[in-house]
Amino acid sequence: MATLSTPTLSLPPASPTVNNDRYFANHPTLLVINECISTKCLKQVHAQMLRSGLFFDPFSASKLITACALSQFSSIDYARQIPQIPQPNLYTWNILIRAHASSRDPSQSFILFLRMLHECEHFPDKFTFPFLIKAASELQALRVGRVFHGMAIKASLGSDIFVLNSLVHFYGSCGDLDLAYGVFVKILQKDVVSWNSMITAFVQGGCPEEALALFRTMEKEDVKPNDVTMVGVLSACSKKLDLGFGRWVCGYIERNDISVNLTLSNAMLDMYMKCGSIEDAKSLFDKMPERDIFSWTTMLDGYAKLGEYEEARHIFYKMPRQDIAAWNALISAYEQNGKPKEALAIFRELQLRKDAKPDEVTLVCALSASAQLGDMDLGRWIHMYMKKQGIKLNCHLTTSLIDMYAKCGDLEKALEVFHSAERNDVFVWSAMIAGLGMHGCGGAALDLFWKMLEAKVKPNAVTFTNVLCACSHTGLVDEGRAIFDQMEPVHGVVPGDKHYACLVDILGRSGLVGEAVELIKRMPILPTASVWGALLGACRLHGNLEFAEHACSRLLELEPRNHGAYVLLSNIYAKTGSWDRVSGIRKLMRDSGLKKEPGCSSIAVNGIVHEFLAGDNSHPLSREIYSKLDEIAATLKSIGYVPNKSHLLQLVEEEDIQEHALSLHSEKLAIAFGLISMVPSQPIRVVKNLRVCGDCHTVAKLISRVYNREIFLRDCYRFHHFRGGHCSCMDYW
DNA sequence: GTAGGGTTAG
Repeated sequence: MATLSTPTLSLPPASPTVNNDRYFANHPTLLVINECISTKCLKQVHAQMLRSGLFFDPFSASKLITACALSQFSSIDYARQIPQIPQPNLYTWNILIRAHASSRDPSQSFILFLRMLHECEHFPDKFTFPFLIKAASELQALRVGRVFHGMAIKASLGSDIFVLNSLVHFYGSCGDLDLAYGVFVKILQKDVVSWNSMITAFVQGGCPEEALALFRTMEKEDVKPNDVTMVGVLSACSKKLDLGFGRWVCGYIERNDISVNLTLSNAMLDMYMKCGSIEDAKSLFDKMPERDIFSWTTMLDGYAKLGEYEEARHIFYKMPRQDIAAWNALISAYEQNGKPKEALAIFRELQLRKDAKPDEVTLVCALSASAQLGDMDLGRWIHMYMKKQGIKLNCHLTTSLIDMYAKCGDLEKALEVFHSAERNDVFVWSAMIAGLGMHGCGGAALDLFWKMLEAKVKPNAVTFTNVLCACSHTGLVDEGRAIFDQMEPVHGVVPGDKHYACLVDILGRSGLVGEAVELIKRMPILPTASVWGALLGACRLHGNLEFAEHACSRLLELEPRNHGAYVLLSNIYAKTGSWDRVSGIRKLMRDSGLKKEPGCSSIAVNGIVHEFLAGDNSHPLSREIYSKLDEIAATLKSIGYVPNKSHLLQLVEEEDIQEHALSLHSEKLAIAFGLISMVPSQPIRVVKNLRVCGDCHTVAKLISRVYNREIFLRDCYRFHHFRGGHCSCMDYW
């Protein structure tokens, strides 16, 4: 380690200027700067420089500040406290702008730039702009960056390759691929960095196909790719889940003698893992001469996402340090694999640790897990935690908060978050549209969609799925059809299978089964299981046997073990009185060992999530719950309620068909538990994994009136908000 | 004496 035992400096008699650089550059104190490994060390150097007067030389002072700003141990806060360098020249300004551009607060670069314009007569040069544009990229500050772009052109730097490449990267990181590509195609003499910047922009902008196409063009134009190119290309393979091409790329790297550094090895690891080849990843990992935190996290994430939790945890404990990315990899894997309880258990474990602190990604995952469970208390707690910690809402967090509040049943709060957000991107708008849709506010969802277009936010495939879903939940047939027809010609979004499924659902549900069938026939892509499923659902609703059999056999070709398809078909036969066929299907299901996914409802009371299966009596308060159910049955009977047994057939197994089957449905148990364990002012919030059955729907409506309780019931498809004997779905579901 | 592009977690 460097020490400060250097002799006190004696300054030359004249005031130091940059002309003496060589003198200072060779000076021991300045050499010591690069050896510093802590803020304390830099502070000592600073003190020494003040004592010696060396700090008053602009070059030396900027060396110190650069070291502070760029150092691993991040003492940019200290750098900012350092008083202004006397008489900085253009070089010094550039260095300072650069230092801040890659710091935690890149906006300081802009402030320095403004000061530079005021305080020195120099105009920014070809070095200044790449640094400024870099800061704008870090902040995704599209408007500021565009101003720099304009200024660079005015300064006759509009064709400088460094400025142009920075701009390609900048527009790409702002997510505006059109602008990035616009700059890229105008670069007359593209170098490898130009190509790399554009390939990376495509990959990160979610267009791996375009990235790979560009790589091929690059090859055709005889530009030799380097390691950075290959990182981008491998990343595109990961996104496409194309193991075959990924393996080809690894061979290409070898054949073309592209130097394989740690970053490139990590990109290979990531490709193997994302494409599902644990063996290739493991053998590469074992062979790697050097590994960093990325290598470990990539392996950890790969195992966890593929459901190999034991191996993932093994790596987690084995890796040199568990940073927040490692925790996030575990939490997100559980959350994305539909294991929200496990995700939250790790989140709680993390909170007890001092060596890692939840960040935005952690909170996004934790919010999403709360949303899956419908655990509003936890969701609210996380929201409070964010406020207390002073964590600013970014678009990811805003989206997750809206999603959480909507899925936990508090649409008002979701709207509040939406309206108070500083900046809303396409995901935030889409989440709010989805929220309104699932609560049966189709009209409001459409209004929001029009507002989004007015705000010049470009809708994507997810937006359209959500808009069409909203139409389906509210029966907005004409609107849904019109929006679907505009998707490609007006908005440039090619309808995918989900959009077709939504439109089939909209048409079929409203009774236009024939039109839905015509739509499927006209589809330019092969109809998927969700498309046939939507048609089958419509046939069930309208007892349309003609198309039901066809839809069912197509669906079962694609998903031979789709239990719901058999049940739906048997329901249709039951509805039309074809009991022979019903028992035929039941037999087929028994013989093939197909089991229905058990119905499960959960309710969070005082921070504890209680789960109920159909006919469950494992709850400690089971006796009380069942006696409450008896009381409910008697009360409802006294006001003329008759159980609707046709719903028995909906998704109930044969053996469930008995007198009490209806009162044993999991959602009824959860609601009864809510009634006995929560104060009357608290709404009852229940989450069910399947669709709510018709009888339970009727019962919930009556309970909301007779017991004067608000009930929020979320099924796997949408929300039912029961109040005063009515449901928000207006019985259209 | 300063430049531009890259890998993990949403």
